[in-house]
Amino acid sequence: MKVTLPDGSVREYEGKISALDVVRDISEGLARVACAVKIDGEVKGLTTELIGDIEEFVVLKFDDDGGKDAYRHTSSHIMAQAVKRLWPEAKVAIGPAIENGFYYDFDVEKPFTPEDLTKIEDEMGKIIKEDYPVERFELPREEALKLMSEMDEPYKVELINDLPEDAVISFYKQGDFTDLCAGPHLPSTGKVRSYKLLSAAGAYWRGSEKNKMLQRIYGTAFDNKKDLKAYLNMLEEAKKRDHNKLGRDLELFTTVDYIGQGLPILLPKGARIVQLLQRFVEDEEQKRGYLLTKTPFMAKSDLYKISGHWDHYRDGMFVMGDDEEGEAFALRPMTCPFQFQVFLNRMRSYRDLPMRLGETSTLFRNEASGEMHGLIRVRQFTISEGHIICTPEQVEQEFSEALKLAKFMLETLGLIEDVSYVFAKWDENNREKYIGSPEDWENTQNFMRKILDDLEVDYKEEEGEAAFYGPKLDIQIKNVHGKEDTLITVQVDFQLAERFKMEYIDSDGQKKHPIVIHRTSIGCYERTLALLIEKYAGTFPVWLSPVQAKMLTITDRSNEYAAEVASLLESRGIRAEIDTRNEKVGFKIREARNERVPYIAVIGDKEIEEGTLSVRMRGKKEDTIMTPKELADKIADDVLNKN
RNA sequence: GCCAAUAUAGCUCAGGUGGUAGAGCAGCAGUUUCGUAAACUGCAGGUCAGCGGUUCGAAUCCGCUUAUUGGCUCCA
Repeated sequence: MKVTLPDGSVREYEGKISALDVVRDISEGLARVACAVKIDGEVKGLTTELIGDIEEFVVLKFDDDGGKDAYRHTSSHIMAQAVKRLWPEAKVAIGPAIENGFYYDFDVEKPFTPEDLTKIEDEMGKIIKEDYPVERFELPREEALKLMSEMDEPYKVELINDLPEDAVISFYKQGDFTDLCAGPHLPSTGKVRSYKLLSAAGAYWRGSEKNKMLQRIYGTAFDNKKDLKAYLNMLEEAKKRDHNKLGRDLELFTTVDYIGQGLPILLPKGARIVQLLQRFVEDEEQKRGYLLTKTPFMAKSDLYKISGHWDHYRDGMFVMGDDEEGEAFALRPMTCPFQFQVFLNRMRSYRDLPMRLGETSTLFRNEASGEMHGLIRVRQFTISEGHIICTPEQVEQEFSEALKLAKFMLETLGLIEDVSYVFAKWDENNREKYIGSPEDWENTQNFMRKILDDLEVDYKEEEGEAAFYGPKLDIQIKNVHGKEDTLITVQVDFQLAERFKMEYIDSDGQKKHPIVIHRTSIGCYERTLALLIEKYAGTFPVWLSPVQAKMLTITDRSNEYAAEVASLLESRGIRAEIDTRNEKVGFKIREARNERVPYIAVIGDKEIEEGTLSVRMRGKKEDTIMTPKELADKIADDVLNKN
């Protein structure tokens, strides 16, 4: 039997050998750190018995693709084994490796407490020390079902029943624990070096809220203590950047329990940032041919019946009144049907198209109570909303321009490197969620995919993520904890124009339905602010800093001077503050830094010539003697240059 | 909505097993007029998230509600 290694060398073996034997043959040191192997493109466990010649034999260490997963997957089995030892009546569900660790779901009487996690960790330590070999075996379906029934593992029985007819049903056994599992795994439990259980939480069996809620334990594992420590440290650091903490500390926003969930109060500094963003967006859109609209925050149910929201989105709306008893109104969850009325205001010609409508639009969505999170998920938010109404011939160009605008915004905010693109499609097996025929959907999706491909957007496709009226391009961003959210979306809609009887007279004199592009250029201001806080850890780019320059006085003798500088700066549109408090200047500097003020000047009290004072800028070692105007000029120059 | 944890002064946190609330910082007043990460003294600040129950007596025990956090589900 011949085994070809990545360097091209070929080794020959006789008889029964495992992947691990080959790895050992390469080097004992390598065998110690190997987690799995890739045999002709397939990731396998080290205990895999080798059959026939192998053209590509790659050893996977912890940091290689596949190696980490095997390592953490085994860690999750060790955890499950520990749980079964401590709570023999616990039923095991599934326990995969995930991006930064692993989890395992259990059906237990009582949810796990933090103390339970410690106990489980200790038990895991014993299992690792006992160093059980992890043995793989396969069973035919009947025997597999019999084994799992005997072990009284109903979730595993369900999983086996759902496996395709021809599936290989494999199990992994380590000591007193056997689990239905596709693998691959480490060769023995003793291989796991450092691990940590992070949290316990409820999770629905198979991810459906209709199913029982199981108890999930999240953990992580690394091949050395140092990396584990670094990872845990990173989690701590992420907490410090969390917009929900930092945004409150910096007095950007707050919440009040008697106002309610998902209804943040933007404090003056936070509101200032949003105002800056909003002005920037509105001006930029105007430059690009958008017409500003201002439409009502609510409408009668009639409007939503036309748009389809009444049937497809009612649970998500704040409805006032009962439309069976009389009139019902609802706060708007989207701007589309309102902005369409602008187009419908009079008869339109193809010459009016494309019509680009923009609006800084406040929306209301009755999110489920457990969903709200800081500024990321709220019940009232303001979005840079817009709809482009155009002809089929214009769609590609307009879509491209909308995407360009979005990218321009992301670049300006410094977020462009942090986003990924998702082409959100419908789910043809869940048709009640959507309006329109399967043909409509196929056509629109194919059309949109072509646009995306033409624009060379690096997207991944996801099913069931579309809006109820059409597919979307979602621009996704990860928050500081690695959780992904949609920041920006651009959608192509062939359906609502027809529902709203939107028409234009084409050059051939025929009435036609336009196509609508739903788009946002910067997303929701609240969410964008949240991501900016985390991106910059509160130290915003100068043009977005709520306070751009702060003058700190040493004694009362310099107060007047500082006030003059501040007023000169304000008159130039620079956001300046003075701190004349009777405190040590070091203390005032510390506070100004904590507030993330980009320009700090310490105003001395040495008057060399009349009308001047000694000033030292942050980071400088020397004083400069300046008039208020000279100092204001200097700060203004710096601030404007930084923009 | 579901599973859990948490809620004490503006902030960070103390207050075993029930006996009526405390510190540091911030705030205010005074002193100090000071040169790059915390000057000094004093004062004030609380329906212990809210409501209800048990009790002679509840921050503490029990129930409900609200909010926050971590997940699940859902979504911009």
